[in-house]
Amino acid sequence: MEKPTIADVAKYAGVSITTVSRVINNNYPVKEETRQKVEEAIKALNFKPNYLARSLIGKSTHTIGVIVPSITNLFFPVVVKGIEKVCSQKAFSLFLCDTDGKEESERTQMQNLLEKQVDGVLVIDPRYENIENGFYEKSAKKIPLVLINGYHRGIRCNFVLNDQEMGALQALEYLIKLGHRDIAFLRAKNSYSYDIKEQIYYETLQKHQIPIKEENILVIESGNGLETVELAIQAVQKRLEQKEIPTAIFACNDWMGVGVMQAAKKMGIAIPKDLSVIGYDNIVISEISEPKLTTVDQNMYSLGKASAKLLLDIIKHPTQGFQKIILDTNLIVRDSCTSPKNK
Amino acid sequence: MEKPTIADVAKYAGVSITTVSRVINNNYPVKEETRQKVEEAIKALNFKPNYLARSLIGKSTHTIGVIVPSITNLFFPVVVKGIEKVCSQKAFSLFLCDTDGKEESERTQMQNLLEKQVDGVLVIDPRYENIENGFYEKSAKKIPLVLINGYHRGIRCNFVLNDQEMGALQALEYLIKLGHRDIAFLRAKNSYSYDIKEQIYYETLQKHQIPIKEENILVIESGNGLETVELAIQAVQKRLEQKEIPTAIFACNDWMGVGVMQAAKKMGIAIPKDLSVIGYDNIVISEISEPKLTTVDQNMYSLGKASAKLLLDIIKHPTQGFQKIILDTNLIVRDSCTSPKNK
DNA sequence: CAATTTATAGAAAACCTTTTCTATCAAGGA
DNA sequence: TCCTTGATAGAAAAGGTTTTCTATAAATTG
Repeated sequence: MEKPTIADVAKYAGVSITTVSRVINNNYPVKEETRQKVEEAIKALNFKPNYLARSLIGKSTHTIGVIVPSITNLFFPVVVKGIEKVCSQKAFSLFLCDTDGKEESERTQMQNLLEKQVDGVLVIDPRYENIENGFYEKSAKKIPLVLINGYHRGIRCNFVLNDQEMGALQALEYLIKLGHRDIAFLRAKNSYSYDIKEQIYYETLQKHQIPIKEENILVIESGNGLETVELAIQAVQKRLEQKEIPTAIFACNDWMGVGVMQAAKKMGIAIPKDLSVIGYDNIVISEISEPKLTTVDQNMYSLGKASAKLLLDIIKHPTQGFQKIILDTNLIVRDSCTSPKNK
Repeated sequence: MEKPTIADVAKYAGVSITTVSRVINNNYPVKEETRQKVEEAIKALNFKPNYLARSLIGKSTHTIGVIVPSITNLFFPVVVKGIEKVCSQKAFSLFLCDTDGKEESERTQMQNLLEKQVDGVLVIDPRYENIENGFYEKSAKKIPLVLINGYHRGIRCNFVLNDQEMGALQALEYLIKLGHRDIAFLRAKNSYSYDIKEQIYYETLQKHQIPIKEENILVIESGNGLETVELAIQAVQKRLEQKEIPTAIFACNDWMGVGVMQAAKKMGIAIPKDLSVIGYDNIVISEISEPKLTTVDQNMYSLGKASAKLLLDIIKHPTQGFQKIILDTNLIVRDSCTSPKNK
């Protein structure tokens, strides 16, 4: 027989469709005897309720969408795993959407998810433009939505963030405590999180009365993965060819950190003896590199879990207002930093 | 107004529901004039057909499921990306299921996907047990199914595979051509793909009349990512403490390859001068390591794309028989191998 | 000109549930 | 005894489509 329906079960058990539904959903009193008959029938026919029919009438599909810039980035899979964990626990399924980091694709993927009638959407690293232009504020009115690691002041939406300010502060204060007073800053263009770090860079140096040198701000194009390493190598090499070189470099992510180390190695500059390097993100390559890269951990896995929990909570209790959750960061001290030789 | 339905469109356009449906699906002649009226109505009301209702009646949900052992593994996201690419092109959505490598979870996830009525399922690195015990053979009868990088002779199912035999052969022949005659083999337990490589190891050495030493077969527990590196370091260190050490090591994946290099470094053994290392998989860490790891590329991205294409093809033309597609591998020569000092 | 075909479009059934409304029977209260 | 209440269960509507079946008018055929 093809898939049995609730009607088959009803006939088999000698009761009405309604009664079977009530047994399944356990939302109405049914006499114990009847319940047993129905349950036997369900087992005998191996009946499984049709998800589509159920969702069509009820409001929920028990499905959420995750929009991610690129699943091959080392960073995002960990977040996704955290999300998956929470969702599978609560029997939610997960649509994965990869945007290749494209602003427009983010919007079309959102549209797709709405058409698939997901119960909620998570966006990892949303494009700044889409937050700023109100796209996500509008979307949040249509569907439970949580933005992960993207933020814009004044936008009414749910956010879960790593504390970029804290992380940058931890990295810089660490270098300064080691005695560094000539610290370069390496970032890529067009990133809100790097803007924050740059801001903290200025503030922290100022606070410690360390003069800021223009040539210590290194900006590269944004690429991903190995691209970034290459771009960083070039930029850092250029900088290290100058007469006075910094004693430390704060790289905005670990790829760049690896790039710094490779550039230094090429030029015969020893790390950490001649140059300290600190990265950001604590992705797996920071543990593989030689020497192992000191970095700031964002705890991606928790980020994913917290976001998913928030989303499912919103789905369950739709009335509450918007939340902004900020997770703290941890300095991971490894082998790429030391005190400068001549203070 | 709440979401407009096809009935709203019909009323607005002054036609019947049937006609609207026909315009949308373009599967029945409609007078040009009428068609235009309907199209205007659709635009005016911003009508989008309800996916659930559509799927309930039609046979297709335009959704597939992907079961993956762990999305945080460096290996799998690339495959998933390839799958995503093909699917989004054909307007298919993608359920992501992570099993944490658990045999049982693989089965329950499959069950979930069946209940969500996906049109097909892809399984990356299926557990050997589930292939062997017939679980997937049975599943293939219920739903279009493609197994990626897992195989068992005699099982009636669709497979897409990397040519493990070719890859292992490429690695070993390369080492032998460099002049190595004392080659160790490093693998983890319980993996079909490592079984194949071990088999090729024996055959190839035999072919070249190289004696096989028992102490050159190193077997570690299976872990993932950094765990594997640690386990490899321990095993390799133990081996390198012996009197006679091999001139080369073939590691079954890049994590192990990195482990070999780190073990050697700890013991003051220079790579590649004193010991050549070759890895497998060409994951990103092989390009980050110092020196860069020579390895075998499996072209994960193509693997994902080929699998998705096959699956969508099967979904469209359900009558065809089972296929086994084998993709070739490429030796990626980097800096971790050279000729042995004293042949 | 009658009969048949063709083009077009609507009514209603089907897909499989959930939920509201209605019905039955027994027990309890006046 | 009659009415109300409570427990249980069925009939039917609703959810939004697609598809089959039927209907009408116009066009073609003999």
